[in-house]
Amino acid sequence: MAYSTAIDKKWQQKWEDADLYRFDESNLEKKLYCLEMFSYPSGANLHVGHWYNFGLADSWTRMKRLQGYNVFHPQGFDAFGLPAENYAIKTGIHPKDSTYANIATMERQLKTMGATFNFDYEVVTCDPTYYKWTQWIFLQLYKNGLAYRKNAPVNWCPSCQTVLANEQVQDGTCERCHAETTRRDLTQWFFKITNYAQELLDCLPDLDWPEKTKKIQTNWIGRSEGSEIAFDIADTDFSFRVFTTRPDTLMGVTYVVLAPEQELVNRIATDACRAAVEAYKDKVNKISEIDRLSTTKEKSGVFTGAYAVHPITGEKVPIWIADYVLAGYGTGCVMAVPGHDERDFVFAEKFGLPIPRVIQATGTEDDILPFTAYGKLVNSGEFDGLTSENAKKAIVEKLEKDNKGEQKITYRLRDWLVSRQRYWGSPIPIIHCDDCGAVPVPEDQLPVELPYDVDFAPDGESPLAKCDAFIRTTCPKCGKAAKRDVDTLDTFVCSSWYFLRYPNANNNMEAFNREWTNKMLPVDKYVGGAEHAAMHLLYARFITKALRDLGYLDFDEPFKSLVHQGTILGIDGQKMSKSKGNTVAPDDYIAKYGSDVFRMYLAFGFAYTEGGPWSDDGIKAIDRFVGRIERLIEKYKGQFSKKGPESGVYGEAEKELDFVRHTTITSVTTDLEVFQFNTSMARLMELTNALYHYDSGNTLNMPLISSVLRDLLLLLSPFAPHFAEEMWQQMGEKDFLFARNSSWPIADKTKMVKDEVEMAVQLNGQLKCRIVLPSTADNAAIEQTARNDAKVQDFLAGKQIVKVIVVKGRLVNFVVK
RNA sequence: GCGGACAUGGCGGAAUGGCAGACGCGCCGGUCUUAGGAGCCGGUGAGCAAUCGUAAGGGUUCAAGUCCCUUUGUCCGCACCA
Repeated sequence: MAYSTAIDKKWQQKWEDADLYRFDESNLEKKLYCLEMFSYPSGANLHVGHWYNFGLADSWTRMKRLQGYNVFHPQGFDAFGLPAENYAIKTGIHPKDSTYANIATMERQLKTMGATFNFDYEVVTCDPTYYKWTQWIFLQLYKNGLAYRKNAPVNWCPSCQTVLANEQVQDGTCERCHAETTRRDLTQWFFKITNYAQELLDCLPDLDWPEKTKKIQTNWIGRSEGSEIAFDIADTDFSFRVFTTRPDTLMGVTYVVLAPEQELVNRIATDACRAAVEAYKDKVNKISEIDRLSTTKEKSGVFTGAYAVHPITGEKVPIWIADYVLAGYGTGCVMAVPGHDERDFVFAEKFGLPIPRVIQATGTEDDILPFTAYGKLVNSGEFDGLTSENAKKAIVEKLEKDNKGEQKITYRLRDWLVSRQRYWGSPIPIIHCDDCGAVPVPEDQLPVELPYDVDFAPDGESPLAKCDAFIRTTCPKCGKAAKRDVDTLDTFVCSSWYFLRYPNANNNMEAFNREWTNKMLPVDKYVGGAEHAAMHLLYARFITKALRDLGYLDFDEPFKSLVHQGTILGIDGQKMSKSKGNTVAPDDYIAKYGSDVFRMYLAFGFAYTEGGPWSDDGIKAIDRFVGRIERLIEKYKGQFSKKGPESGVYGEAEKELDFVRHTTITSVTTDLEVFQFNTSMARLMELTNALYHYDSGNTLNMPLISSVLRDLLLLLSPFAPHFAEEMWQQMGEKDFLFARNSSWPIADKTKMVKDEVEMAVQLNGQLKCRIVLPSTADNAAIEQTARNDAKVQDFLAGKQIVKVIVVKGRLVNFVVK
């Protein structure tokens, strides 16, 4: 029977009946935890991206399985989140109903892929049996000071009607709906990810992750070394600190600037300036992030009327406020050195502030202001003549003595804002009591269940706030009437620990069992999109480290090894989207060609980490390839031999075919190991071509043909599991190809030695001709053979040989004059 | 503006510093056939040739797609970060 979806179904059923891919919990010696980023249960059907991610990661695990690994390969759903809620608002279908319906469909679809998923460990984040533990984790963080509530200016998406984490704002727009975000002062829940800024950086070098992703995290964390310097405010008891990376320019400070949102501003503004300060703050508050970005170059600000005291000279310098100083970075206050900082320079010029020079160029560089490079100090009193490097030390040392400054490291990373004003998420397990304040829900009362009947039309307030039955409760501490927290958790909280839950999916006593989890994790191979570099992947690392410090885990990093798949584009090279009408529906192709052909095309047609545009011609090519193998098997049906390949006639053709077989084993194994699916497939095509080539006279011995075909099927099986099983059976095998005692072929090095090799002969590195010689020849013999060659003698005639380079098995290079 | 990645036939894409273009598509030819849009076999970077060819220019090296510098272009990340 020719390969088709009927064959897919046949083997899926047989595998399921035999429970072939069950994870063996009793023996973790060769456990391998392979995980793909779980999917959001959106529309009905799996899209090409799912197949590309799940299907090919599955191919990798299938090789590992045949290599004897006990593979843990779970699946689940990141099921809370806005799309279901927005869909509900549009259609009236409750998020819970649509989500579970979608999950059912996707599960069915996932099964048609014929992957090795361990569905008996499935995790669904919107299920109370899951979010109970999300809430539990929240409480552990809260009880240990890693979750806190504060009023702060936060990012607000007016379209989604909720706050967003910094990571979810991209170019001043919402990462989900791309609406312009604004700022709002709100009391929100945060996780103290900044406590882990340094460790999150320190662990990066040892991770087997794409360098690009590590770089993104490094930049996002944004470590900056500098100093904090204290300034007193003249004629008051107030003082503030600035962060600077250039303490060497301290003597050039002519004013200081506070962020408009800085808390001191109201207290220090003089009566004369108060109105202007208020007006400016108002103005800044109103403009959106986008406008704030687009007005980048035009500096604005107002004088507060107050003065700060220079910590070394004691001079008074004016205190301004300006929106070029960010409240959330450093201390929200900067010392302005207009002579040596671009921004301060522009600002000082605009407002007529003095611009002295305190650093002189040492070399022949330009010496115009602002001069931002390092140099030698001038106009700096006792520090004159020092280099910038030395002055940094000297100035900070002096400040330290007076208790007015010290070295300081600042990070760009902010605490993670986790509360959301939306319905479809995990409730926050906190009760607000007038007397006792924020009180955690006792753990034995978890989960705080999300009520079903809620009016979730967004109006900027949490939908749960309108649900009396939910809010009203009693204080666990004092027993008086109290109110539940009405916000829900960012879905990234749910996804920041799901990899811990998988091995514990059926544990209803605890989120995860410490001992078991320490054995099952970290995840050995994690496969998913690069778009999560600064969000999910950072949050998951943080949660892992936090849980470790709270004593629940013994490892530092959740994902040892990470691979990002690329994106499959439409035929037009554009991102697939319904509105562009360029989507490729896997189902249509699978119905026509079968799931294995679909998967093999994805494997072969792209560099895995790059992706690229879909091509119908490409998939036809794979269909042809499958046919070629089918016809080979068909041709020899009934004649297959179980004998070793060495029995029977073993001539030149046999030897060469065997050579190709063993080199194919070698390269498919190494390429598949590192997710180079396209070259693995190319090698399999070569082996198939070789079978046709040497088989043309039909003189090959059957034991060899049979053995090579069996190896071909084994090597192909990760990409075409159903097809390989079917062919395996047609070859007369009784057990499954994927039987637990099957094994991945191992190359025989002795079969990979050729009697003769062809080598290139170069003249000054330029290819001139080729010579054939015994592969055992040593360098001297190789050189001699080359010299004796008639053609070589021709082009060497009349030239003086300066040097001869011999690279064994590759080339001889004559360096001549 | 800063930082990073990338640039190879008509196309998708291969090449531990060592014979560029594996493998596939497309195209051309052969074969089989009543027929071929099936199958099988062969050819296919450019050029009549010597030679020339990996975005452009320079450099290191016996040898560069690969390493270094400059430029251009594309993509990504960050962006008034003090």
